Amino acid sequence: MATPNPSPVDLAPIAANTSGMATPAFSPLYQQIKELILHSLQAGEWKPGEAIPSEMDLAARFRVSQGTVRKAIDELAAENLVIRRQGKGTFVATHAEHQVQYRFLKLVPDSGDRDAEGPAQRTVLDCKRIRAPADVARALSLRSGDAVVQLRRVLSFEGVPTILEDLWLPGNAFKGLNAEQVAQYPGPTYAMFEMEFGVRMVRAGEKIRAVLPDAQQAALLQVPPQTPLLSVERIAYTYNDVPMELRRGLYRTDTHHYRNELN
Amino acid sequence: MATPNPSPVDLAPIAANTSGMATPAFSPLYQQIKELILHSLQAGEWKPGEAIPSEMDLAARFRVSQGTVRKAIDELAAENLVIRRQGKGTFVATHAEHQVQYRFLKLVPDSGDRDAEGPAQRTVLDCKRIRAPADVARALSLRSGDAVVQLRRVLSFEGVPTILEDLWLPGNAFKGLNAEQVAQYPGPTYAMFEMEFGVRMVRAGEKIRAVLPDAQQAALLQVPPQTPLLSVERIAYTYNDVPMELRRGLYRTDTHHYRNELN
DNA sequence: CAGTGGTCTAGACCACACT
DNA sequence: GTGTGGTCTAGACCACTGC
Repeated sequence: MATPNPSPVDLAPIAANTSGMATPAFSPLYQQIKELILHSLQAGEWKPGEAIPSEMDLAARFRVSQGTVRKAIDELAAENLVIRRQGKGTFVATHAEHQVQYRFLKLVPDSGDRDAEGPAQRTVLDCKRIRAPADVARALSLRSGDAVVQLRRVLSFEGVPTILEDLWLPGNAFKGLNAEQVAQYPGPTYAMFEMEFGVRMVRAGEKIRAVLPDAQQAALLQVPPQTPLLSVERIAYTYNDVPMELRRGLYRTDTHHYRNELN
Repeated sequence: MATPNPSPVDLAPIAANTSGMATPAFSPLYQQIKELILHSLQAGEWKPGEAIPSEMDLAARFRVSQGTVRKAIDELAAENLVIRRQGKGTFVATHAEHQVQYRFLKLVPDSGDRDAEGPAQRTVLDCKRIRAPADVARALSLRSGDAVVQLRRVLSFEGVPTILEDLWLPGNAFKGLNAEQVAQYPGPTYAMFEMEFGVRMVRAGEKIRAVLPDAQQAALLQVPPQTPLLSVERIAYTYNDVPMELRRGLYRTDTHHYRNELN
């Protein structure tokens, strides 16, 4: 645009190197734009599921070309933070979509077809506020003794208890979370976290081991003692790599397996 | 370029829709270019580790703009088929690089630092040509009874046997593979496959379960019977999604764990 | 039809590596 | 300096969606 006067809302991006100085941290324009969009996402300027402004609008807002905005959004889309839909717009990603359901769950039935087995039944065994043990506090970047919500549940597929998991969530961000909410919410638990608590999990990391269950665990999963199980410890993060959930799961692998793609 | 006469070597890309017909399979230009480059990679026009022609050269060769070639190469780079190095060129990816060593191995020491423990010691227990059992044949898209190379080995870290794995490779592509080669080759086994047999593994999929070892397996890994282990079945693919390796591994998870990132 | 994201081009300039 | 990939722009046109 050659319009001589500036757009309304506007943060002028930092110009690329014009000085002859050494450049300790050069950052391309599109990366700066990406950060700005990221901040808006984080601040909740657009809600999960909503459309963000069009590329043209954003280009005008940030006073850059459409191509630069495009490259910024490309990266956000690659990180699953937004979803592009040709002809419609670009939307804030959400866990409340059939397409991305079970986004972080890699356990699939041996048949390979997760849709065939239908949704999981959730049985909440326990949900209480406690002081964070040292290991949980460390995983969630809290101080030992800070309040956390601890939750234990069993997930069953076609009536067969398959996953036993314990969740820990920062007490501050999840005030008022209760067992009924977890059990009754229609849709993924992560979708409930978005809707009810405004917490969007963006990425996660898992540590996997093979273990034997103790007597209680074996009983809850209705397997004989000495049945080897997959131990999956997951830490899920919101924006800015802030850990917001620790999850320790025991997976039965007699009818299901953990599926991973390597690229 | 506005040069009026065509470049030497040349496949003219198919023009985008000019007819008014319905378009059953529209493919953007950069996808077509990507396919052309892919075919050259597959045909071995450029060897692993070598530089492919510059973007300008490829643009001239295919009679498209640099931007279109760029987008094609971007995707190839995202799939780890080539590696871009600013100021130097774009190189055919290879398993024989420190940066991408153990590209498909997700088992890491609990310390988290794989470099700290040094390279794995490989003990080859067995290496022979056999007729493919039904399950192996199916995994490798062979006919039951076709020749395959079967290989059993133990990987130890800091003297501790940690991985016991069986490999099956199509007999046709791996003629002459022997135990010494596998044991002695300096560098990843996948690098040897590239160098000695011209087989480049491009992606893989894994199925993971928790299991108990039989007596022999427990002895080879020097663990008590009843020690739960990770069972990792991997199928590795070359270009065009052709399966070229079946690998069944047993991983000890007392000192190591399987690390996975979810995005 | 207008508006959105998707493709393609041509040209300018920057950052980096080698020589 | 020359050549490489990396960034940025401006503009044209295509494909898809919904009014």
